[in-house]
Amino acid sequence: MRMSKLYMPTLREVPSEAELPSHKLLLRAGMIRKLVSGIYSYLPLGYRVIRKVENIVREEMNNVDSQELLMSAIQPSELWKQSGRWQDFGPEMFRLRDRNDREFCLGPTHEEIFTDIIRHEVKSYKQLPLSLYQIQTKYRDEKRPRFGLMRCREFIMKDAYTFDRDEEGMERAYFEMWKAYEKIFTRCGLDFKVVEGDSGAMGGSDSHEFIAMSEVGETQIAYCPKCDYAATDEKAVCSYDIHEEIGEELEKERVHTPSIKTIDNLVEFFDIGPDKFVKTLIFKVKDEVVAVCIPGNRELNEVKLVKILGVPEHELELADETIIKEATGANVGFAGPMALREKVRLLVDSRVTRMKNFVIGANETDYHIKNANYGRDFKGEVVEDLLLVQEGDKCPKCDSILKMDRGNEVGNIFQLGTKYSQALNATYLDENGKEQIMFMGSHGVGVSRTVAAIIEQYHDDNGIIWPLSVAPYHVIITVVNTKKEEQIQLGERLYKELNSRGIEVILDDRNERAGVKFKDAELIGIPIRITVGKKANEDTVEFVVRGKDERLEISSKEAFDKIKNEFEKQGLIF
RNA sequence: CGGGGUGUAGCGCAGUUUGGUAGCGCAUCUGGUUUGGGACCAGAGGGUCGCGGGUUCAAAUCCUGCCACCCCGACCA
Repeated sequence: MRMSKLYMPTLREVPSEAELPSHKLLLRAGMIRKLVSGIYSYLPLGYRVIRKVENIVREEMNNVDSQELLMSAIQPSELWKQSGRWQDFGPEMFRLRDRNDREFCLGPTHEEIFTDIIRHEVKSYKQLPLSLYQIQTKYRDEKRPRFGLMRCREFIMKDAYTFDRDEEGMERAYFEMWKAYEKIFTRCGLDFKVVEGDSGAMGGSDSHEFIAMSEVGETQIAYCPKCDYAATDEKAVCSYDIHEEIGEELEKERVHTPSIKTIDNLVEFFDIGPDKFVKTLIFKVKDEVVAVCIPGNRELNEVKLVKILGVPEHELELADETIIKEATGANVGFAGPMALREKVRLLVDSRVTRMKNFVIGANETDYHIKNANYGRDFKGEVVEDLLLVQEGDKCPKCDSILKMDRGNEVGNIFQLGTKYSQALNATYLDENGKEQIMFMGSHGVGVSRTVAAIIEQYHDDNGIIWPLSVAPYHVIITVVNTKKEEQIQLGERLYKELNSRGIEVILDDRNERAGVKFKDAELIGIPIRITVGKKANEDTVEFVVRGKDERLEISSKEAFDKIKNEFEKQGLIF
């Protein structure tokens, strides 16, 4: 490609809307443009990177005998009603109607549609296992789209679905995908961790997430530095414990606490540790009001709560002032587990039952109660674990101290079990002619998000530093002065030779000053730069690897060897 | 959904307090000089000031309704 022809609108200044490095750089490098919030167009350079990642995904999926197909993004509501997710997916689903008022959605994921397409044709155990995938645009009306390609409402995803005879087959397929994913993200150059995930709206049992590490990542994970335990913070088992305290249960006491609402304020007021309080959080779940008691020094894990309540996540809301007043009889800040309205359901984290003489809200404005005790003063439904894991908690596997880290979820694998096959009646006949329900798996790679995640890990002050495997072009030939005949000639010659060897190369033939060309080359992150300058007539060029300081003055032939070298270093074919 | 902020040329911004003919830098176009790290000189083009309503002789500026975009929070009891 000649740069003079390339549609690459780079920006000197950062658009004010961007926050993350990946977002800023994708915009500045002319790789994407925003259409509306959370929806982007991929420009030529950006789209080349997308396709590079897609092809890596494609190759690794094909390697495990998954077959590519392509489905419509638009889906009829009927199938979603059959699985129950027309309701459960909630407001994240883009919905629309056709001219006959029939309901559709823009597919946020495709379990139903894949199940539907095979259920009519796959009828025998001989046709299983089966693994299908597609690379396609997905739609989710995110609460808050942000960070460019990281959290969009329209994004490119690879989704694979596996169909097996039994649980064992499903697990086999699961671990095959796991391995394939490790290869995919390794080839993309990513530093990633595989962690246990929550299956959430997807349903099913086991699930793992592939997290590309990043300090500004949206997903928080807990991991054990000693053993292999790692999980998202939502999923992580919280092993925090309280030893049964010994000693007398003291008489409870009503204390005037004017305008003292937060745990911080209370700690100061009572001059005791936050672990001596029990906080009561009030939630609204559809028409029901739910109160939850947890130790004052800990945070609630809403995902665990949602699971216990058996409702979709979007139906759980923190109660507003009015509901709190109705449920507790007090203003916000004084809720407690005693004397709640009858209708209020009370859940208690198991640690609370082992605490002694703690402080709770009195359900009366400006009052708390001292020396409260579970069992004597109030009772509720005891739940083993409702807490969010924290750095410093013990590993549930080996008792070492857990660490926390951040990253972006670029892939996930799920064991779905029979949730969809049952609902949509995907069955087959076994050897005995008996009808059986298929076991399914669902496996996603966020292609566009992976591109953003790569930039998060590969950039410097000057721009992107693409790994060779996903770079939009491998080499850029910078002709310093296009007015100099010998420079243009050498540039053209190298351009042709590299092209003929299948190297993807940009020739910067623009009549710009050298500085402009260098800045652009660095911004768009081409891994290898060959500068053709003053010594062109001696067949000498400059060889630079993006992100490294080293500049070599070598002959054009040596430059070829160097390029070959770089390819081999990354396990690519020259 | 709640809170905050912003909307003026492709990008970054000033102008709004105190109403009076729309500005700056970068980018773009023309001519010239320049050519190894985002050049210089001269000239030019480009705006329904987010949209609607109102006040006024006069509105980017004041009032009002809406919309869009960004940030923070979904952490508090």
